[in-house]
Amino acid sequence: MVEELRALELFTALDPRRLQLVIDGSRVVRLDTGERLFDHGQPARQFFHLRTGQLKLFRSSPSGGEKIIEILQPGETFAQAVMFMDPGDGYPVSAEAIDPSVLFGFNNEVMRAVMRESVDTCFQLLANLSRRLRQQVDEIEKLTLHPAVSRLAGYLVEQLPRGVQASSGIHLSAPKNIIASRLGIQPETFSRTAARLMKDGLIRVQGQDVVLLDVEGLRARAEA
Amino acid sequence: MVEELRALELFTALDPRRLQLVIDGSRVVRLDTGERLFDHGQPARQFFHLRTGQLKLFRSSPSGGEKIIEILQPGETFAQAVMFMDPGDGYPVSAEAIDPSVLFGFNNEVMRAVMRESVDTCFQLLANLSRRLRQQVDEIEKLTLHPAVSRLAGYLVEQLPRGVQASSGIHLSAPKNIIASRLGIQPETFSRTAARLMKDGLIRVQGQDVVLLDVEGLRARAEA
DNA sequence: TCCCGCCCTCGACTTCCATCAAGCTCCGGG
DNA sequence: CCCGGAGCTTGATGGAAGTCGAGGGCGGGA
Repeated sequence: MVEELRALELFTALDPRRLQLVIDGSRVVRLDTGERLFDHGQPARQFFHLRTGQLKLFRSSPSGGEKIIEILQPGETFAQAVMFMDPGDGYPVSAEAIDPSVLFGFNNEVMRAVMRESVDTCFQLLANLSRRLRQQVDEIEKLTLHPAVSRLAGYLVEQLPRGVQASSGIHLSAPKNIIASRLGIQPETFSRTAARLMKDGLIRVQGQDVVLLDVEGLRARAEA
Repeated sequence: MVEELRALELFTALDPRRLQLVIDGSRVVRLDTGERLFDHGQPARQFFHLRTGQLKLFRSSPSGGEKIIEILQPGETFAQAVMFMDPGDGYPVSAEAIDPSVLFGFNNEVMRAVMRESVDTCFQLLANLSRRLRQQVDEIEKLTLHPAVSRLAGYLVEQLPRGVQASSGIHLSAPKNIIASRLGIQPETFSRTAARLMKDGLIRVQGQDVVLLDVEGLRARAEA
């Protein structure tokens, strides 16, 4: 298990002693489907690493709406940024399991103390946050400048494993209504939009399996 | 001038020698209205501090659309995150003066080198990026979950100087079409939406001057 | 001073997407 | 085995915002 944690990108620059401190301050968390890990606004004392299962990070509006900010897969680390936020702010989103999940929770105080003695780790996290900042800008651009079809088409090609082309199949990592919310559309719109892409011969859909028949065509749709 | 730079939040934790290194690696940039500072995707060698004038950070879509990500005011520092991005990525947005402007440009390499020897400065930047990450999430929530009226109402109350209430006046810091793009709407929609808020007795508009007649009412609209 | 161009506003029309409503399939539990 | 619910699809309708077109005001430059 220590092996597994040592491999985390955020920890690569930590010497064994400091890594041990962080691990000593950690705990294992198990969640059933639908269980909340934390709520938007709740005081943030820990950040997390998802070992198995699946989580959604989301915002809810008073009017009952819900926007999924991110769907987390095993191996991902999240909520690291809260370590450096104004303590009064709390978590910026809510987190809920959409599958039975196992996570590690790490103590923010301990991690901060350790980072104070490891500039390399600071740089590591700085790089991570920068990347995510750019992704958020991408997100904002897509939401404001691109219609639903483009967003869906773009999402599908993004799901392709690195460097694959030709007609290749992917497996949706979550139910369609979840992905819809991630894309900022209603489930009905997702369905209709996918139907249109099918009719145009760009994809074929079978449950959670999607075959991308024309990757270039999809890329073109994503830009429009 | 050194005085002015020493006061930057990002530099507060730097000792005089290191600060001098950063300043030696800096240059002054002057821009006329409409001039580009950098383009989306362009290799990023510098980050900037706006001294006077006004800039917009934005994304353009192939179809001619443009979304303003941020409107920068004098005193703001920006593009710090690019120091830690994959060098292949370049600036995540374009920057253009919307008023004649004077800026300082700082060398990324120098700053990185200096930060390697100042954990406090790392922490400073970490806190800054975290805050902006949260702001971006706020942004995404508003764009997807709130209609145009709410976004405009919310924007107006945000413009109120800290801790002012009652019917108070603000001055729009940019032309309305710029603010519209910042809010993710068309100028026409901005105009109509403002007209509705006027008709409902919540604001009064006179050119770039806006009187908030009912701050609580506006806040309520912002949530809806 | 006058004129031109930019910014803003307003009306008419269109488009995209949300909403409402119904029926479907698949699956797990009684 | 049947029932019931969750997730998905499809159709009909409505509403919010975008687009197009035109006109007006204001400020800067000739």
